[in-house]
This record gives sequence, structure tokens and C-alpha cells, in this order.
Amino acid sequence: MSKGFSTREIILKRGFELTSKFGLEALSIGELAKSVGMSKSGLFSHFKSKEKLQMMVMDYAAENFVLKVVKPAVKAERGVPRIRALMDNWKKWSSSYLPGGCPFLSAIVEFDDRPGKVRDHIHALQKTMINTFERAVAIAQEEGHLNQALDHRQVAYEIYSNMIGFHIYNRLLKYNTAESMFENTFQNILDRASS
Amino acid sequence: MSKGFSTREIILKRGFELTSKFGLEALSIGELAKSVGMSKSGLFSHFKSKEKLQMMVMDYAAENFVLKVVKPAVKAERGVPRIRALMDNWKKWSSSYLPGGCPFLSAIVEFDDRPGKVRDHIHALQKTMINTFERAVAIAQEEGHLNQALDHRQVAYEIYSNMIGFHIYNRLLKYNTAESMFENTFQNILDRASS
DNA sequence: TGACTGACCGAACGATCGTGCTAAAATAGA
DNA sequence: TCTATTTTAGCACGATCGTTCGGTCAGTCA
Repeated sequence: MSKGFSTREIILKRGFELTSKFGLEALSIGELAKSVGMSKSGLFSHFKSKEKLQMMVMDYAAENFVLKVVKPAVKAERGVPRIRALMDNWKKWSSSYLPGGCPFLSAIVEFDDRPGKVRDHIHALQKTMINTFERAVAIAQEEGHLNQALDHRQVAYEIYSNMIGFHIYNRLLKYNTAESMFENTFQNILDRASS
Repeated sequence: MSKGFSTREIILKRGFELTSKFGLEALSIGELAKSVGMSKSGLFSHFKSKEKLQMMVMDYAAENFVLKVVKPAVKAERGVPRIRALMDNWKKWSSSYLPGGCPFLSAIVEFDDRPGKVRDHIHALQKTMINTFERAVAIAQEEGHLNQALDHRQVAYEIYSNMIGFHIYNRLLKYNTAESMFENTFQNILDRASS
């Protein structure tokens, strides 16, 4: 375990936090260096371009998401309980572990019209994340919890939209009804999908 | 009608387009000036700070939204047909009139953790937009199209979440099933709300 | 011991950022 | 057409951006 590895972890963790707060483009190398207490050039030498830094920060975010949301949910029973655990873990992740907003949502929106490696990378990460939800729904169908005639990708889309909607209502608009609306909608989706 | 007014309109229109593409923070005065063919200082004198420019660009976006989405929908019959018209107009707005992504979504996400006048302004504009959907749902309840026992704000939240979800699926992730998923979800919401 | 590697820093690069100043140019009202 | 006002440009400022370069220092291995 070299010294470079551990400082790189520190940089990425801090970069992840700053991205959550201010977005992936606003993440500047100078500010990040100041934030971790090292020189701009010293930090820069770890990544050889800003693009690489951005992509590695997003990788860190994805690993964090898997660690805090996906993996703990696998311990729950297959099917609807696991989907329920995914929702709970995600809510906890976005409200307790993140210092700002969801880094994936901001990265997606920011790089919408910025073609390049970074956007492709974000694209791939987000599809992986959605695949996780789709598989969770498919498993619930296998278990007989949800109607097998339905398209599992459709149900996953509704779950995903509900998460994003909640995030916006809850975070920026500060609706204090956001949580109950999220729960009602989630229940509506399950009700319809299990009939 | 002074000259200043018309050039300011041109600036705001172009700023609106650039914001749609790259976000509200990435909208730089120098780039915007170059884009409309005038000097940085000449453009700057119209707005006396970047904050003012940003807020006026968002006002322009809101006016554009009302003009292209809300007003034409008022011509449709009260109730569900009007909600349907809102959905159609919004889809057309975001796919045909906008050169990039939804400026409201990007502004909301970007200014999530940037307290100040700009964020408050975006906040207010977005709440107005959501109010429009809430009123449309309430009218549909008055008309007997939707169940009056339901919370109209809950239904509006579901409609709103569906719009955002579609925008993300369709724009960044390029799922070609995005439109059908949006339509299925919209129908599901209506079905549940009219029973 | 000496050569080599990796981590890190300081200084500097050209570019761009938002924001002032002053003066010229364009416009509007008489 | 003359004047008053508005609009625009030119220039400069301090700051920050991503990036490059040269160099120091600690540790590794022969």
C-alpha cells in the first residue's frame, strides 16, 4: 500500500463530496488541492488530466453507492423486501451520507450536451445503476411478488422517476410532504405491479 | 421601444439557449458576448452583475415555458384533456424548442447547494411551474374526471416525476423506450386517479 | 554506496473569469 | 440639425482556470 494510493483515496473522497455539493464541472483542481491541503501540481500529478479526475471521482461515487445502497440491500429477502431495502438505503444515502445533492443526477444533467469520454463514462455508470433496479424488479417477479406479465424495465423506470422526483422535491424545493409523496407513489407502483 | 430593449431580448434568448445546453453557471459573459457579436463590457452594462443576468435568463425561460406549454394548453378542455395537452406541449418544448436539456432541471440541480438570490429565484419559478400542474389536476377533479378524494398535489408530484424521469431516460441515456415508458406511466397515474 | 522511482512542491504559462473605468458611437427627442 | 441620453467598445484589474516544467526529498533495490 503505497503512499500515493492513500492520498489518492483522500483526494477522491473529497472530490466526491465537492461534486455532490457543486457539481462535476465546478470541481476545480486548485480548490480541491486547497481542500485536501496539498499543492495544485502535486494533486494534478495523480491524475494526468481533469477528465481523468472527473471520471475517477464518478467511479468513487459509484463504488460508494454500491457499498452503501446495493450491497446492504442484497442481505434482504429476494423480491419486494429487497426493493424496499434499496429504497430505504438510497434515501439514507442521499440524506445522510451525501453532503450535497446526488452526484449522478448532477453529472447527468451537466454533461448532457458535453460529448466526450466523461459523458460516456457517466452514461455507463448510470445504466449500471438502472440495471440494478431492473434486476431487483425481475427477481420480485420470479418470486411471485410482482406480476410477471409486466415489463420489469417499465416498473424500474417508475421507481427511478419516483426517486428523482423525491430528490428534487425534498432537496431544492424543500417540500415537507416530499417523503410521504415518495412513499405513496412507491406503494402505488407496487400495488399496480402486483395485481 | 428602445434599442437597448431589443438587444437585451437577443442576449437573453441566446443566454437561454446556452443555459439549456451547458447550464446556468457555465453561462459566461465573455462567451455569451462573443455569441451575440458584441463586447463583454457592452453586454455587461445591460445587467450589472452575473447574478442579475442569470435571474433574467431564468425569467426568460419561464416566460418561454408559459408561452409554449401553458398558454396553448389552456385552449384545451378543462380537466384531463388539458393535462394531456400540458404533457404534449411540454414534450414538444423539451425536444423541439430547447437546443439542450431542460434549463429548470439543470438550474435546480446546479444551485442546490449555492444559497443566494439566484437559487431563491429558481426556487420560486419552479414552484410556480408545479403549481400549474397542481391546479390542472384540481380542475380535473372539479370536472369529475379524477377522484376528488385524492390529494391533487400527490397526483401532480407523480406527473412531475414522470416528466423528469422521461427527460433523463430520453436525453442522456438515449433509451428508445423512454417515450412509451412515459406514456405508460402517465396512463397508470390517470387510471389510478380516476378510479 | 549509488542509481533509480514515485510523491510532491513552487513557479510560471496563456487563457478566461467577473467587474470596473472612460470615451466614442449610436440613437432619440426637440 | 443640434443636443441629451442611451448604448457600446476598449482597456485594464485581480483572480482563477488547467497544464507544464524543473526540481527536492524519501524510499527501494542492486
